[in-house]
Amino acid sequence: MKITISDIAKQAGVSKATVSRVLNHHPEGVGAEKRAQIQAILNETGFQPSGFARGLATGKSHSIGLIIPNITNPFYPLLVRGVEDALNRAGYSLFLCNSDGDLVKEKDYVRVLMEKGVDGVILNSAASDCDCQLDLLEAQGVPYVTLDRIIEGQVLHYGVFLDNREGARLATKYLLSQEGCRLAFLNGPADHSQSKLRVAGLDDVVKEEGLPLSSVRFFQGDDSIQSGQLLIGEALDTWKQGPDGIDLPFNAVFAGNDLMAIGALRALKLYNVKVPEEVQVIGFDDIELAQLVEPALSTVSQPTFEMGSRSAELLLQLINGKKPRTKTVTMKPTLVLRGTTKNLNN
Amino acid sequence: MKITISDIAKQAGVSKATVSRVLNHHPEGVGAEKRAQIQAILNETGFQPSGFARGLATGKSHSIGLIIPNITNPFYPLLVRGVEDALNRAGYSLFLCNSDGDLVKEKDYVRVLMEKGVDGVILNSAASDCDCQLDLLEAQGVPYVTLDRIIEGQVLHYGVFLDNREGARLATKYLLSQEGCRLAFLNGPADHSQSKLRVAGLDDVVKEEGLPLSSVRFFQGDDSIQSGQLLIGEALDTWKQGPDGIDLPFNAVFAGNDLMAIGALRALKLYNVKVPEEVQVIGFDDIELAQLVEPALSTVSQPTFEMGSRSAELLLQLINGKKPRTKTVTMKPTLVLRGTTKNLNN
DNA sequence: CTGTTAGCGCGTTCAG
DNA sequence: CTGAACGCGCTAACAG
Repeated sequence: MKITISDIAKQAGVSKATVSRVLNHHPEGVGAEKRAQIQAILNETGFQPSGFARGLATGKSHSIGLIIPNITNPFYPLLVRGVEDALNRAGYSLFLCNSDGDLVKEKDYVRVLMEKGVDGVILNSAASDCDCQLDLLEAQGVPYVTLDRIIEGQVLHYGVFLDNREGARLATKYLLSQEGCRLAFLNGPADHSQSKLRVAGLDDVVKEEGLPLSSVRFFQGDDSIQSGQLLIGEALDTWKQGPDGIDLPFNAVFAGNDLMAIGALRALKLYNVKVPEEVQVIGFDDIELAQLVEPALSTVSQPTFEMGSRSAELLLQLINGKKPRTKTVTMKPTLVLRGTTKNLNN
Repeated sequence: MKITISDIAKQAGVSKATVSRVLNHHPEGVGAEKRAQIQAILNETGFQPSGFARGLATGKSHSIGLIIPNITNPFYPLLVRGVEDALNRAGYSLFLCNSDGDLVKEKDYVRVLMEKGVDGVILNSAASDCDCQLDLLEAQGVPYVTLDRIIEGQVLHYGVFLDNREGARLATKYLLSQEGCRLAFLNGPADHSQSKLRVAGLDDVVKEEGLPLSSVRFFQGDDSIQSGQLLIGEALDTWKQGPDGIDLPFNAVFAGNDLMAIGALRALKLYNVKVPEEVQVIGFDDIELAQLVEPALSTVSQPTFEMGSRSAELLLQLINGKKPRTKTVTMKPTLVLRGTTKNLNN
């Protein structure tokens, strides 16, 4: 049988209340001697309070939920680690949920998490056009933070984001400012807020440079290696079948994530197109893999780990009733030039 | 204020017990009409029972804890996903803990998890020579399963493992059976059970083939790309500084994991050694990355996802009081030949 | 078939 | 400074 607080109380010859007070480090209410004595017994017995009982009494669980699409996507491990580290530092535990970008699953997870009594949730939501998952949270007053993806709705939620527009700007500026650049823009799913922001960034640059919109060709991928390879492969294929001596359909690729960029790289290699001499490629995210492919992938780097830890810290603030000055924190991406770009100005 | 079971009871004009019965789908004890009516109210109100109260009353949380070294290591995401999928299917939630291979952290996590009232834990422990983490679990009778690493101790625990010995056998047999093979064996941390089993597998093959032990050179890495690159790089360096015309110190590398193998590949490339012509390389694990490097890495593949889900299923059985026939399930590795081996017999 | 009752283990008033 | 008593929300015996 598990040892309870009354066992301790009996053993120390005091009441449960007194034990509870030293257990929770309440500064007042217990004499120094008694406190020390009880503490000793606590240590000896290795007493562990019941989270259930404590939760029932206090309404807090010291656990939070994190919902992401899929830990198997190489972007997420670092993010998750950032979250876990920050939480652990603060004495919180983490429920991990993989939603597969499925709104129904996402909602189910939210419901389950609330039943478990989580003190808050961090949501990297699948869609950006529905906030029904959030209604549940909102209804019960459970604090939450959105991560990386903006969920459109009436209210602006607390969240931490990457400045995707700026990221796209950095990459496309680099590419389009080069003489005679014909860009292939390989974007992610259209309903993701990130994708939308990236085309905005691209538009910025196109206008700045006074370019015709025909100078960029759009492709719609799904953030997977396969889609990148397929799309670029197809484009290359129709080109190859055309009359000889004709130019490549593009000489630069900007992909919405590194996975698609790597897919593009593969297609390029299959068609014996030289990178970066004939076609330059820039990805997005800067996952670990980007440094490991050959040639190493130039990419828009985001501080993934920090985004995770910042979101956890933001949530912790909300949980502790502090109103953070700003509802959202926006992190800045940087352009990392490696082997898939010509790196002229270095 | 949160809505409780008595609110429902009042609203339906019945007692809490009755509501509880339909809530938990107890087949008996409630008439069909009343059941339907109560169910309706439950749905309308979107009532969510309190996990705390339920846990306190039943002693179960429907949550389990998973302790791994580091989700950031590319081996783990798939494993974790396997666990999560199996758990989710069974209505369980997952606490994720990163121990960094630190025994103290590991123990702390076990303690915290027990406080949270987890119904069981899956432990991918750092060390194989201490089972003090398990004492805590054992003392409270919390079911647990060890994963991938054998923890030495008096008792044999429930667990799922890969047959590392067989894996090493497959790889080294392939390499050493080739005429004039001089093998570099780049093993992981010596205190990991896997490492020990792999040298056993190697020994098997050396004996079988009647080879002198001098035909294999041992290196001690730490499972990181860096260590693989460093170790093989150093070996190559001393060779290069020697008299001209001398043979390479080895013509085959077997690494304890893919990361080190990839490190080795990098070193080899730096020294302009041709793979697989001059040196063949085989890794271990078959992480996604293995297919993406150039040339694609030949490796000993393990069913990582299945190992995760099997361990979760095993734990679930224990939780449900079923005594599985076998305490351990051992999964079989396969040799996947890709671009870093000569693949002669195909 | 249904309601009543008694805990589950802890935090927290409120008296003393 | 300390203890007694109540309540958190739910389940599980036990009556009826």
